[in-house]
Amino acid sequence: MLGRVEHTAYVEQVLAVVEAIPPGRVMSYGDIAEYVGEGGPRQVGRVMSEFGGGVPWWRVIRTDGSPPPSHEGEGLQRLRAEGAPLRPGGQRIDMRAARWEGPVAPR
DNA sequence: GCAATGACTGGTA
DNA sequence: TTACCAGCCATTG
Repeated sequence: MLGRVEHTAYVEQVLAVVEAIPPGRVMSYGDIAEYVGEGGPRQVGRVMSEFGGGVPWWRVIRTDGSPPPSHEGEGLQRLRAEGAPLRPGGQRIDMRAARWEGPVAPR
C-alpha cells in the first residue's frame, strides 16, 4: 500500500490534534499548522477535506471565528451544541475565548 | 517545469 | 462591519 495517498505522518499529526480538541474549544487552521510545525493552513485545510470525515472537523475554524464555508451551518450548530462561546448573534465563534493552544492547557 | 486551484491569513479600503 | 488584494504552500492538470 505504498503509493496510496492515505494517512501520512503529516495527516496523522493533523488529525491527532483535531481529535484532541476538547468540546467547547476550537483551533484555527494556521494554529494547527503551526502546532505540527509543517506546511501551512492551506495544507491543513486540504487534509481536512480529504480525511476530516473521521475527526471533529467542526472544531477547526478560521481565525475570524467562522467555520468552513462548505459546512458553515453544520459546524456552527455542532459547536453551539457543545457549548462553544458564540459571539452575540450566534453566527460566529468567540475565538478569543474558544481558541485552544493544544494538548497543554495554557491558563 | 509552469499555471491554476484551494475547508487560509493578514492588511488595507 | 464587510469586501478586496497579495502572500504562502502543497497538490493537480
